[in-house]
Amino acid sequence: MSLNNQDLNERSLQLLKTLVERYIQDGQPVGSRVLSKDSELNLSPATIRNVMADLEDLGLIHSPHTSAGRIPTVSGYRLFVDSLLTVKPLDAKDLAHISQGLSENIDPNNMIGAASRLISELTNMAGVVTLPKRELVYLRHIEFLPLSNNRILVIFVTNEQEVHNKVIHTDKIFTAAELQQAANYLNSLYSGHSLASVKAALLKDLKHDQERTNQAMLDALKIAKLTFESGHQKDDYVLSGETNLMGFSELADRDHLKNLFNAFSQKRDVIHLLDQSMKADGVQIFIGKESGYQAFDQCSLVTSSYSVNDEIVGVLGVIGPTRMAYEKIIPFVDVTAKILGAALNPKTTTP
Amino acid sequence: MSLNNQDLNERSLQLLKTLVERYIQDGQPVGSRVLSKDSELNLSPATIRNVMADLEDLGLIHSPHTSAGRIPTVSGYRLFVDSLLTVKPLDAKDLAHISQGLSENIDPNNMIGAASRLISELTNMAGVVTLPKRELVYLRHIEFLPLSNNRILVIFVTNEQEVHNKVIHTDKIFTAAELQQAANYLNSLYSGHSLASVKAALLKDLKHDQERTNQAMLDALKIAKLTFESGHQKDDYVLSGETNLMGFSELADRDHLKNLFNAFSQKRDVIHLLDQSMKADGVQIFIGKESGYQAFDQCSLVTSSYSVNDEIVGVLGVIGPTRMAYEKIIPFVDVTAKILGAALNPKTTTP
DNA sequence: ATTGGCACTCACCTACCCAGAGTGCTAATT
DNA sequence: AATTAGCACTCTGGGTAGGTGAGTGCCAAT
Repeated sequence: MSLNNQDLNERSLQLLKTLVERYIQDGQPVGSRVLSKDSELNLSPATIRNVMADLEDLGLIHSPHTSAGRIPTVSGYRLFVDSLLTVKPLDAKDLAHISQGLSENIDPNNMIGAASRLISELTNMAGVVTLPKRELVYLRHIEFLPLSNNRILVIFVTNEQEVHNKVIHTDKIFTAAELQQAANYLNSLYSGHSLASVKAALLKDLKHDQERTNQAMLDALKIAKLTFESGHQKDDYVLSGETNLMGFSELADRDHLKNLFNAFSQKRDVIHLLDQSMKADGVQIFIGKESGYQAFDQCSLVTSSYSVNDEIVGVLGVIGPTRMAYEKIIPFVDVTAKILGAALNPKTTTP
Repeated sequence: MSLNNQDLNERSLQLLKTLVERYIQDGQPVGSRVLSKDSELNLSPATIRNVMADLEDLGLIHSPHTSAGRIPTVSGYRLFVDSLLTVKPLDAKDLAHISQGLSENIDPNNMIGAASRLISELTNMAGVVTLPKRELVYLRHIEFLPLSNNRILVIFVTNEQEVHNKVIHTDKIFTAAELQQAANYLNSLYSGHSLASVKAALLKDLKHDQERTNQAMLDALKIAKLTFESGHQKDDYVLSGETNLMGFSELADRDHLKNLFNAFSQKRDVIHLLDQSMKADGVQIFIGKESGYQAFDQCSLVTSSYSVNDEIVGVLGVIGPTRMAYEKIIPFVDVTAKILGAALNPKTTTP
């Protein structure tokens, strides 16, 4: 499986490149004749056929049947994307659209949706954007309301104006006044801190102050611990333009579509995939089966993480057929991620 | 277009009924021979052919081509559903599933999602449930947080534990303390009242107390007015099992699916349709083109409004192909709506 | 090493036929 | 007068056959 330079000389790579480009362009298997004309190598079809046979042996291309041209395999795409691709700078008009679509808008929740829609509209494929990770986010305000049966409704605001809520269960029953007091205490203590540091501080405070703090404060800390301790971050994303995918003939058959849209509405697989791209920064690409999820067999996913204050907080990406114009999509995703990150940057700089 | 009894005697109706039933059962155009065997009328195919010709003249059935059987038209389905249908009582197992799925669950937002999923799973079609209308709902708690540039983040809780938030713009700049005071005032004034009555009271109070109230209270009322005055109720629904619809051959072609799923994600048309059924109580049915939306040409929609405290607060329904088992779906939707309404009933009765 | 030539394969399109299902009409039957 | 049997007719769908064009692999010539 290892590809060394002996197997792949300059010429073969050049031919693979034009083959992939050509196939992406018009979706037909590429034969030796077109390739001979398309490439600037001035080789006869016969020669090209020999090279193609080699490329096929290496698993980079294959033909759907004997008398058809060749189409790239996943490895072929991979090699193309990794080393052969000449990315085109982003279209100025698109750039304008993006920065316009992601600037005026103020509400960060709308912002994510706007980004997703923008991506799908400008690429004519599906756009996906994860909600910003909450750990990397500042606590602004917290509030408790009593419910029946030892349950408490927690409302907390992060990052200026993102509202979250959650129901927690406590051993003890608290009155509205007690909860009010607890909230005041916690607000004075933690408001303005990042959630991560709040969590850390909570653990420390609970441990250290076990004896010396008064009961009310201890209770407040315990409630806060319940609030932030687990599963509250349900990873989620906003998907747009899924229907664009129905237009691509390679995805059009019923079962494929059904699997794909099932995956979209169950969200789990998509989240896993996006989580993977969260780790790296820069653009990541999953081609066809590389994703490991059957539903995305015929799809490629081009993602980039986006950051606020130099911390990765989310991922955005394009989902489309494997045969997509990577040289345009890659810079597009890259730039959009950067603009989105900038747009989400809390305006703490304004005095 | 008017159908009187001269045109449609008992026998024709009986035949129409079995024809529709048969077509719903196996999706094939129904010919005179099968109909002759299927109906208990003991008529020869020839006779039946005559009757069918009449039914076709009346626009109740039509044949896709000369040598095929007949299939019901929209009017045919309509007549069938309105006067010929013999509804089957709901399957006991389904009933158990429904009441189980909609009882334990506590969080009302989850409840709507659960109902939607339940519907899609038990019918193998798409389920849709609107979120309960907010006007018919009680205000529990309100809270303001200042944002930059004269903007205020409003958080309010209705019905025990439903959290809503909204950003409003004010002329004047308020401090956090002022907002806290305003919230306290409003909570003491309106907590426990229905949103509708809060709105009414607000207008009245603003008018009457113009002079005699102090400035802080007036400000509080003004902020509240901004909060509740407009567009805050974005009608929304939870849709599940859309992918089930891809399985039906009558909806399977690409363009149809695309239109349909576009309509789902734009939501507008679906909301309009559901709004219509909101007005009546009991089960409502839109067959094929009756909906008036092209995307739903090949679909039927069976809906029922659901009520809390005898007030209609939302709608739930099944979206599927026109050829669906109405005799089962209708009672199913009916019962589910009732159970959902009961499950949403605020537990004010428990002391 | 490259190329022209050539036999071969395969998908795809068209034409065609045939069977089956179902119809409408007419004449016979009840 | 209503019902039915009979019959000619229509249309779909499946199956077969032939032809075309694109493309290949291989061999021998350059």
